[in-house]
Amino acid sequence: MTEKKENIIRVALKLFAQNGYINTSTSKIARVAGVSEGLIFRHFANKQGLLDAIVDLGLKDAESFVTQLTKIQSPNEILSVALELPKYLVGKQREFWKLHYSLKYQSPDFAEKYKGNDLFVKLTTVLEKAFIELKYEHPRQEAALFLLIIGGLFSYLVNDRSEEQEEMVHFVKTKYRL
Amino acid sequence: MTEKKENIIRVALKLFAQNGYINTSTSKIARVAGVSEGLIFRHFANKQGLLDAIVDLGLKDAESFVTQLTKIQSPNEILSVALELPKYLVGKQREFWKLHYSLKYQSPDFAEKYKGNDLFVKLTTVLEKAFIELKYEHPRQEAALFLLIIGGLFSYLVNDRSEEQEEMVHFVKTKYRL
DNA sequence: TTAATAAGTGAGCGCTTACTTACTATTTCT
DNA sequence: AGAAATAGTAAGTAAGCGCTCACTTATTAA
Repeated sequence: MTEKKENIIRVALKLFAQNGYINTSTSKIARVAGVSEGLIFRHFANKQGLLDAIVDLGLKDAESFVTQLTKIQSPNEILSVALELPKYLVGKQREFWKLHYSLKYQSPDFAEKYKGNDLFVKLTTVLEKAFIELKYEHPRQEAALFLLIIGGLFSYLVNDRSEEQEEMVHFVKTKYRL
Repeated sequence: MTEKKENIIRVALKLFAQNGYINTSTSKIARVAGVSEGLIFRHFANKQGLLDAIVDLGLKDAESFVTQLTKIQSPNEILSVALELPKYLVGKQREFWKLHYSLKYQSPDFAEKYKGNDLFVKLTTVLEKAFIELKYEHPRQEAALFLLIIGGLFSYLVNDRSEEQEEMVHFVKTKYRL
């Protein structure tokens, strides 16, 4: 990967996250990245292809984190670590997650594409397993609720409300005795 | 309000919700609504003005519902009714709430404008009051968590997962003994 | 009835968009 | 070294965008 190609990806992620995918023109990406506009279309089939490359890169990180989660033995620790997921991921890839949320509620074309490899869905299994071990009466529903809460934590962070997120994590941990 | 103006608003809401604000051109709105494109700009200052009119209309309904909530006496019933809020509002104004979520995570210009009159925030007060009456140890945090859950319910519905929403409402009600 | 206003039209303007083309500079491989 | 492939550029292109303009038709008011 050449330096200019990296520039394109980095700048595009930043601008997509900041102003939205549709609101970011290829000409602006090129200008900010210090390359000719044509170069974008040599490296990527089209604007959508550039977006796809960015999303693929960002999802890799997230998936590896979830994979790590599955290796934890203690159910209580699984829940505890899962609650830290939003802070960890958003802290590491703030721009990517902003972009993720802006695409999630976009037109169906986008939503469809990113629904399948939605890591939130993948989390359910490991959470349910934990609640089963903890002998909760309704582990499936408990996992769904826990996932819903984690989704809310993401929302806090993406909307720059990290203080409330911190407090909520603490509160939920005491509620679940973690 | 003339019939054609109503057409413009109705069609614009539908298309904005379906394909996003930016992805919907004024020419397409005019075509589908069966009016000339120029008429849009006679009735509204610009495309943004049309969006504002639509949002204002939609928020009125939501606000009146929250106002009703404040009049309920029983704290348990407050919580119970609050859990029905997403189903009620999305059922009544599906397109508006799809649009709301697509704007929420859009560029800062949009987010800023719809943050202030975010009815979710207004809900907090009445929820906290209920938790205080119910003698919960941390009413403020409980209200925040409850609001987070309600936000999740909205997410379910906007993403066409009404079955999961139903189940979650039931589960949460039993959890809170409502 | 006439004058004023509001509702509605459709062509088209200036500009931006995603993308292409024709070309040059730089690596890489034999 | 020389050929082939890759990286990069600048100047385009057609299509679409929001919006305006000059104008016609319908409604209201004196």
